Amino acid sequence: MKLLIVEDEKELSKSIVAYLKQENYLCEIAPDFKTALDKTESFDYDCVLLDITLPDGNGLNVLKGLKADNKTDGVIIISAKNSIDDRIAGLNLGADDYLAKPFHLSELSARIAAVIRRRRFDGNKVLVLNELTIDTLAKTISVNGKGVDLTRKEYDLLLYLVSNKNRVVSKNAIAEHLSGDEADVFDNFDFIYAHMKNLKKKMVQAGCEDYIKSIYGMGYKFDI
Amino acid sequence: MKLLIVEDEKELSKSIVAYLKQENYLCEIAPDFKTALDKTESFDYDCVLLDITLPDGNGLNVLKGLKADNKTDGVIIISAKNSIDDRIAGLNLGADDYLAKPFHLSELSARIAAVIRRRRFDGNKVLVLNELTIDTLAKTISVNGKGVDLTRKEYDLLLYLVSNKNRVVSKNAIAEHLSGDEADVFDNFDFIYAHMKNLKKKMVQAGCEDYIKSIYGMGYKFDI
DNA sequence: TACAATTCTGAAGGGATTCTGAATACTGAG
DNA sequence: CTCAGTATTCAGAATCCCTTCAGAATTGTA
Repeated sequence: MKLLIVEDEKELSKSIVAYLKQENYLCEIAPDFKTALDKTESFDYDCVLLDITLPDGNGLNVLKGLKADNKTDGVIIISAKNSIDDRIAGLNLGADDYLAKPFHLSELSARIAAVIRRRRFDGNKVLVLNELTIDTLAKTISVNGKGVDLTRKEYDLLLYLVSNKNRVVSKNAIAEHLSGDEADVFDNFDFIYAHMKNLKKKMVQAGCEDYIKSIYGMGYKFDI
Repeated sequence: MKLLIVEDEKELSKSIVAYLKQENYLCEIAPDFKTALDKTESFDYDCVLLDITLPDGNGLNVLKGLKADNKTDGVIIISAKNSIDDRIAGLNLGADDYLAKPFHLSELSARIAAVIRRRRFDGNKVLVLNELTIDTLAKTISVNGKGVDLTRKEYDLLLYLVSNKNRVVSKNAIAEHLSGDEADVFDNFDFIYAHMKNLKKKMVQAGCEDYIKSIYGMGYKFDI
């Protein structure tokens, strides 16, 4: 899961990233609105944390732009302002949640999870795909009611494919999603093959149909 | 889809090509503006990545030339300069997008896809042509709602024909777009015949009308 | 902290799929 | 009919994917 943190206070954004990284999110930082718009224009984030009180403009405009573009990004406003007015203005413009500074990182994390669930999975905490059930809250999956133990990467991989179901996702995209930094992800996708194999093996062994199709030369597709 | 990367930093252009190749683009490199002009004069590119800060001149002139010739190429400027002025100058001259170094390759890829969609498909991510539907984002096609599996080349071929629908495209043009190999494409179109046959067969088998007409001595036309 | 267990990732080969050129057969224009 | 252009088939080449395995990295536990 990929997040964009729009925040100019370096200390704060750093500690947010440190915490959310623990929670297995991939984080990018935009220190100002211009950068934020650049990034959101060319990227889908699972959730954007938006401080609306940055020096270089009005965050509500960024929010408006984000929502107007019919993006799938969820938005959580974080702000020192905590007047009812601001809250209402933000939510009216389509923000998914509003969090007043200061806040606990655990609360932020919980809200992010909630927003992502709502947007990605129509609010369902549990995805049911025929015999396959994914509990995004517990981060567990089961086939025909019987639990299947996945490693973290396997789970991430599955969730990424499921959240793009019926779409071909390139190995570039998968690699980036799994490893976080795209520095040296050029020609070595061996680790994807390995995880893919292990994941598929576990699923099939558990009695799940093999929904993950390899599309030769293009990538993979969760076909359901 | 065919790209031209105008960039003198070998390391950068190499990693760009490595990444975009994975995303199924055909890439050519021009290390300077002279080569760039040579190439754009004789070939159509779906998108040109133009570093405007090369040693041998001003990239904005190349851009001007490209746009003046009424070419169909999209242009994305990449540049270390990130002043508002440069940005505006570039966009005023007809660039489709502007990307400041350093950038993530996935971001570049996303912008390329957006530019191509805008230029070739009126910005549509999903093309609906009677019973045939092409999802350019998911890279899938379906006939009457039922998915049809195409290989890479078949998909590229179909997309190229569709992006020129109701126009005759020469086999030279097709060969160029499919192989990217400028050298020896003038005498052997056998591979086109092969792909064409396989594509048509799959489409017809899926219940799609055979929109691809062979125009004797001219080329092919997606007739709809 | 140190140790053990698990998970991750890169390398190597073998296997599967797709690509493409050659050979051959067919079709349309003149 | 003739010839150039197009279609079909097929097999080798090229590319890509899968599997296995071992060492590295991470995580869990005492």
